Amino acid sequence: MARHLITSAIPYINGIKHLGNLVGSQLPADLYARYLRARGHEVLFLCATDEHGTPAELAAAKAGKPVADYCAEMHAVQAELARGFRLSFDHFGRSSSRQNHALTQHFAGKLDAAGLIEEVQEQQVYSNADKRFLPDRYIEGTCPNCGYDKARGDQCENCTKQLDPTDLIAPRSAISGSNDLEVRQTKHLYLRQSVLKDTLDAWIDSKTDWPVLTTSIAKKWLHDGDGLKDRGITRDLDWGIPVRRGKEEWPGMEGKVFYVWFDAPIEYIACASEWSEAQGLDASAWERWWRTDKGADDVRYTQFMGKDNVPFHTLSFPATILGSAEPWKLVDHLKSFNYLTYDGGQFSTSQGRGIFMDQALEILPADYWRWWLLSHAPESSDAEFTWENFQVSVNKDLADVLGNFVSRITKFCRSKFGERVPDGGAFGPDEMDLLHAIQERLGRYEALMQAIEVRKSAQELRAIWASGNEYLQTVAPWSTFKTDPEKAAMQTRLGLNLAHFFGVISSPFVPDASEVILESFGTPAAGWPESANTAVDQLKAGHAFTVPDVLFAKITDEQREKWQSDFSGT
RNA sequence: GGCGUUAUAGCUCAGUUGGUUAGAGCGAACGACUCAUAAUCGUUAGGUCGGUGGUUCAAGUCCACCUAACGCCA
Repeated sequence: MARHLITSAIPYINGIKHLGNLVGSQLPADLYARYLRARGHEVLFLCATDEHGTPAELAAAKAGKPVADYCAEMHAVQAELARGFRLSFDHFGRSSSRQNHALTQHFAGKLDAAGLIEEVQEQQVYSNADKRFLPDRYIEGTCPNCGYDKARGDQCENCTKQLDPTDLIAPRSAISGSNDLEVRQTKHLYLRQSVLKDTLDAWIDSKTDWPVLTTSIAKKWLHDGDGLKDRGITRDLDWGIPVRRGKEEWPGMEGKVFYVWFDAPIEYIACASEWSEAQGLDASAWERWWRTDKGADDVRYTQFMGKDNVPFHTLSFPATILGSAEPWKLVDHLKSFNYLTYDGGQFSTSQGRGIFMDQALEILPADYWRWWLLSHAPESSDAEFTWENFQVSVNKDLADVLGNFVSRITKFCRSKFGERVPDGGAFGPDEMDLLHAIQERLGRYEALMQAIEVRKSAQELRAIWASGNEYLQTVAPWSTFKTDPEKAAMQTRLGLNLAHFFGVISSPFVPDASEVILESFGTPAAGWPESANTAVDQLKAGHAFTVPDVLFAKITDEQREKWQSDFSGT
């Protein structure tokens, strides 16, 4: 059995994420992790919060808290929401961890030794009032092109012209509004990614099974204009990982920290170390996942992310790893997603537009969101969330097709045979047809899940649920019972086994409902079926069960209308 | 402005390397069943595959141009 390392893009610490963020990385990663575990694979599924950088500092200041405290609190909040959505991380780490500090500094040292770090003198805007250097986007002023008075230092949002902070007329700090700004000399480290361009290009070319979204973005960055550009990896900030060359000081870089995009992906590795520490294991426990010289050769590493994160994962992070010349594991498969839009527009954190993770869980259980989001995952293009579609999909798929099936067969059995799997009868042509159909669908479902075809997997799973209803409708045990109780017993026994089977194979999508189904049959640890034949022979005659409560209550029109207006944004 | 992605039935989407009458789910109409959360099952209707031109014996599927939406531009 292969071992699988799975990481989800790490969410930024600054606030609660919306459903678009969730479906773009953490949720599909969880689906895949749960599936592989269910199939008996050894899985290490990691995620963390991305905690460094200016936005975190500003959010902390706004909350009136020290940035470290703020991050610790928000980490706890995000961890709780992850649990709420049943995200089955083996560890949910923090990019501010001791391990990440050490590892980030280690990589910088190795890259420098390999001649891949360049020291560059640059001019940057410094705010005397804020006592800090200002990133381009935190400088506001009047656009020289269109006269818009809230243009940012990197771009004018009104006329979309690319700008340099020094282009702005009457520049001011976006943080304090102060116009007491000056341009200062400062020194920064650049990662010479351009040196690795051909290596990265060849590596990307070898990945023929990646989504086009992934490779097209990577290729574009590699070949656009002058090709892959070097990137600054340091910043003049307080909050971050101090610039060091391994364990040594880095003369001339005192008081500076690594830029967040450099240390964030390294947290994928550091997180494994945090995991082994939390588990009370020694270093070899995590190194066998990450070091190809220490046992990670048989690991298959899959990353999940939204499309905005693709450049970092296809180019910058691989450049860091390859450039270190150390035997770190590179990503094998990279699954990227487009955006989820909300009633015709974008989700927006700043405008409070859309649905956020905490709000979602306040109105409905995780399974509802998991099902809708995964069955509508933005794989081939952006996907739109609408309340009407959500209501219809959830009611039909979960309540009618799956939930009602479990309900109808367990209640039928209870009324005719009692709460035990009935004995007697033998399979006939109808049953053979059903088994044949299910065997085929199960095989397709497994192949699609293996290939991380999220939407198609959901479709296939739904079709399997529907086959249960088709079967009952065809053989009609309620009629058979009147003339041939033995045969009705066989049909009912098969129906109950189908419900049990659905419970097992649905767990990656709807883990809570799956658990309820299996508990009602008293088989919480039921394993993945080897075939349709064994799947429908798990519950033997005489096996006791209880009728579960309604698995999925329907969303009413009143609820939908209320939520629609509650979440319309302002 | 440059680049990229997308554009297929009312809605959400599938359509492998170009090859017989373009598919699914939802919604709609009709019918069946009555065990079940008025749930389920079946049948039917519905598309000149964004537009124009081209390559080919043959194009939704390749090429060019155009249009629209979305995104990225370090």
